[in-house]
Amino acid sequence: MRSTLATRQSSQPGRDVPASGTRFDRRLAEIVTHATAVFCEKGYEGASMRDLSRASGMSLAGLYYYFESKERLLFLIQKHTFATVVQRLKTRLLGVTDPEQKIRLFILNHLEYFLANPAAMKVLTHEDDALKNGFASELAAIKREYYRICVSLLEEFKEIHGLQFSTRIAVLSLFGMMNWIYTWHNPRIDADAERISSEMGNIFLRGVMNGNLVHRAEKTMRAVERKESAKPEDRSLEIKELKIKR
Amino acid sequence: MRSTLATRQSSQPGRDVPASGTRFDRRLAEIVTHATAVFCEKGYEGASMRDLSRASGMSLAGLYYYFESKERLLFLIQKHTFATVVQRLKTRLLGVTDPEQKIRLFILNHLEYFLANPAAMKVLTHEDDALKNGFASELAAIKREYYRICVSLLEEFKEIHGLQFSTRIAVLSLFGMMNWIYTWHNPRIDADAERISSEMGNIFLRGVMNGNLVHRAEKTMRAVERKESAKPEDRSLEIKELKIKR
DNA sequence: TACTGATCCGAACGAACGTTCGAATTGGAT
DNA sequence: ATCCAATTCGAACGTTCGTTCGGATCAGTA
Repeated sequence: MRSTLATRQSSQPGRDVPASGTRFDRRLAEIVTHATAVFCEKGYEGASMRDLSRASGMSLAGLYYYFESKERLLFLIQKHTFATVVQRLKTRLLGVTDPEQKIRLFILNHLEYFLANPAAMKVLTHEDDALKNGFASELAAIKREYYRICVSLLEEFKEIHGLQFSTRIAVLSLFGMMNWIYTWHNPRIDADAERISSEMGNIFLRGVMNGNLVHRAEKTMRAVERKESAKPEDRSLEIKELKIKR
Repeated sequence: MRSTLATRQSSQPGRDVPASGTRFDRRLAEIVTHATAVFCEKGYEGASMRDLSRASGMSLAGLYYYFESKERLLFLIQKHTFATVVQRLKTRLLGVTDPEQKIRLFILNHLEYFLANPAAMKVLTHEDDALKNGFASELAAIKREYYRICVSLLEEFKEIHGLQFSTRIAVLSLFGMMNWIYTWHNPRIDADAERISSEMGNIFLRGVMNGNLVHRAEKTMRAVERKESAKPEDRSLEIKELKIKR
């Protein structure tokens, strides 16, 4: 069904990784840029091909000369964005040896790209599970690699300082801190990437060190629970007050 | 256009907050539960009214007896979920005076509800900006109240310990840690809410304390930057290697 | 049993969806 | 100026979308 179009595109004479771009590549890049903005604003499902057509100034049919489906377009955006982030990270990590600085660099690299390319990064993080099957698994592979890098950096840090905590929860908490930024960052109000990276780095790194600055957590937690002895059973999703009022 | 249906619904004889539920309320709650699962799996835009019909075992037209539009259904789900979280938090906070424990309780309350109602909480956090105008602003009000509570808890903690950091970044980082959990938590693998709350609480609270366990961050950060003296300009979204290969 | 409002549904509406096709237009090499 | 491939488009395809409407069915009361 879509094989014919795929053939038409692969008839491009370029190499596998054209350095700067044929006419085809440049035009595709333009479309991808506009599409990224539209996906960012309306979401993948909420954005129609006609929206993309309008935004990019190209006819509806014309778009299909550059990609074979809406889903593949999303894939192109996500893969390129993610691959770029990972590639930049790897390069920059080569210049650092201190474990703490490696983690700080990881955060800085992530947030710098996030704030420099907010639309692309929102589409990457928000439309996380929008792709199916083959598309999804190829992206999952990149994501896993990125995750593993962070895990290994943190475990190095952990070993050197003789720390004890769940690496998984820590890493995923860090990703949460960083990725959530697309929901709140306002370039007119909030600090720049370097400053935010520094603050998040402080929270995360100090947080992960085993200090005795804070009282034992678990014990007091249970004390709180005891106070709620007659805790009503949590009836999950039951709605009690859905009266329509208007 | 939708006023007639609204009238039909408001003709329910119940009080503004019917304690346990008329027949109408119970049936609506069932539908909401099924709809939550569908919205969770396919996303708000990706889920069709026919999907909701199939999942709830009610005819397509029958659904409109209970709510006047798909958007209003999403609103009902989000509002009820969020209001419940806030209400439970307020009640539980009454039993705690220690500033640190208040923050730990905030985290515990959030994550407990999140892991007990993963579908509803995913819909609440993931479909954050799916609603328009009136619906959006009413939810924004609840969100703002929740945010403010967390800010005030943290500022109390900050003052008592004489700390210095950006409250805004800290609170939003905490929300990121907590809300991101819907993307990774696996009940068969990961710990329960109490355990995860404890770990996140440790990271956040230690992280927010001004220790000198970690070397000065900003200075080394600039050192990293100097190493990348010939940093290539970041051409935003430009695509360099979008060659289609298959 | 007959009545009445609450509840439910089959069928359809127009609009919008992703995608396709053949023809028109363009751009660069000859 | 001519030609061929690369690029673009108008128009339409069949499908699915959210929503509506009038009538059927149900449950509770008299």
